[in-house]
Amino acid sequence: MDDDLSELPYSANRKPESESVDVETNTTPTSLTSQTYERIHDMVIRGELPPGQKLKIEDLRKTLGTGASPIREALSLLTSDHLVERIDQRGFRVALVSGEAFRELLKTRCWVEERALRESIEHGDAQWEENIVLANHRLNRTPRSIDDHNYVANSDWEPKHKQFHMALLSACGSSILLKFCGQLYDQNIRYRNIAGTVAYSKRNTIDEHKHIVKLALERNADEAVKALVNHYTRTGQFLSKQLK
Amino acid sequence: MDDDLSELPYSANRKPESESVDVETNTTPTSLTSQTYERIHDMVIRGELPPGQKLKIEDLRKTLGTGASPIREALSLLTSDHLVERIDQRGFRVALVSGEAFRELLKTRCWVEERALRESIEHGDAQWEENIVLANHRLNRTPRSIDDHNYVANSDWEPKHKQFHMALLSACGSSILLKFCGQLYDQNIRYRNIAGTVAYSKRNTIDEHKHIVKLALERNADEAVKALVNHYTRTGQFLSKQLK
DNA sequence: TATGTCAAAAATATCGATTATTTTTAATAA
DNA sequence: TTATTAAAAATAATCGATATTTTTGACATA
Repeated sequence: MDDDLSELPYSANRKPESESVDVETNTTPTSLTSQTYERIHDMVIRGELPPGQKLKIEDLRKTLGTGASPIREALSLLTSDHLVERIDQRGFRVALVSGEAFRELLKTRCWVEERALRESIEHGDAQWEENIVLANHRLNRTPRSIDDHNYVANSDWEPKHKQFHMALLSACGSSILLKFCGQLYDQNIRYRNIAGTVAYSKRNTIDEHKHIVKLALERNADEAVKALVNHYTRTGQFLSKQLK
Repeated sequence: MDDDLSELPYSANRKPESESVDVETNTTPTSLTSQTYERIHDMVIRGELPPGQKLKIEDLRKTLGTGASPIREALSLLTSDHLVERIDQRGFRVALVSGEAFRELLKTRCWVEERALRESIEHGDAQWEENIVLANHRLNRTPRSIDDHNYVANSDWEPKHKQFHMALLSACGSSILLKFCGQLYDQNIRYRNIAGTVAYSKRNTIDEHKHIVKLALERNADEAVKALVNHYTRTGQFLSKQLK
């Protein structure tokens, strides 16, 4: 009657990883719910769906071409990511933004990532070091803008940037904390995308990243944390102004 | 066409607070999804649903007397709480437990609550102090066991204990962090309930709580953190042994 | 005995339709 | 005008049924 499936992989909820499509039947092995989650997640992060926007099931149904169930499940999941808000009996809407909420987010990120980075620096092994170097290299080889003169966001850049920052924290020894950091990161990206990236994109983040890498590999925790927090605070202050 | 509802309250997802029932129609204003979430949440926390247990929609449908949609939405939410795991196309099951996962949880809790407590101590006002004293008083007036000789858990105790610990952290200035702490707390309770509470319930937690309160109100952050972390580590070590 | 194949059974995921609730509209009275 | 209220419309929540996928177990093969 009640069996267990103890041989299953750790976390199967996210990312189709290789987007492997079944050649015969042309169907993806991931559930529609997961796909829908990814799509709405990206739309919110990118700012395509503005804060406060009502998310009507019927509209999403038409736009995404699915039934109500996958959409409702996806929206439920996004609620936990603080990207969507739910009001019982009144449906879903895109999470609101405010200067205050942003400053709270930034503060929290600094607190949590400080801990994660310190632990990573204390416990990271050779593999951890290599991952950081590699992630940084890949990030630097990806231009932030497609056009050299006018800023046109390169969609490849964002995931690599996240990868780099997560690599720094990845040896902290707590997958729960790591996942939390990822959520906070995503929320932060949304603010960046909403405010408009142009102005501060001129700042040389490459050097800042390089500096953080150097300090992390030297196992200089205090300075590495200082550099990381500065990195966040600097972009943060700019954003905070934009938000009044 | 697309309107906004900017006048809505901050967070409406959780708890009916006063369990207000519409007198006329005898229906609660909360959605079935929310109620279902609460119910399964409690069943998992209490250990009534054992780790690894397959959560078949059909079974839950019969047990809870609802359709599939509210159940699937509730399970989706519980996935984000790390109380339920989802494997695409293979359904849901109660999250697994392990000694290693528990130690990771405990560690993370100490890291995060340290920060939250320090911030609270730095910024807490008179109201914060009063809330702590009050929560502690209410906790102490609630016996942990209904029977004085044989341990029979008093279901009133658990929520008051949580309330007390959350009160300590409540002035940290980050609702995101506070919510995260709440999630970690719930996960911890599950471990406590699974392992069986009897043996270490003899320890005098009342004195430990009293000590923490004293230090917090004295604004002695270092010692308060030390006491809190000790409080967690002591019960933690016991649990960790139980889990192999 | 071990391994592979295949069909039947079970369970999950999804859809379309129904019901309940909220919001809007518009008519009426103060 | 401004409130109040009742009807209508819109939308959310939920259910029952269908399609898809996974699992099970019997049978054949090495």
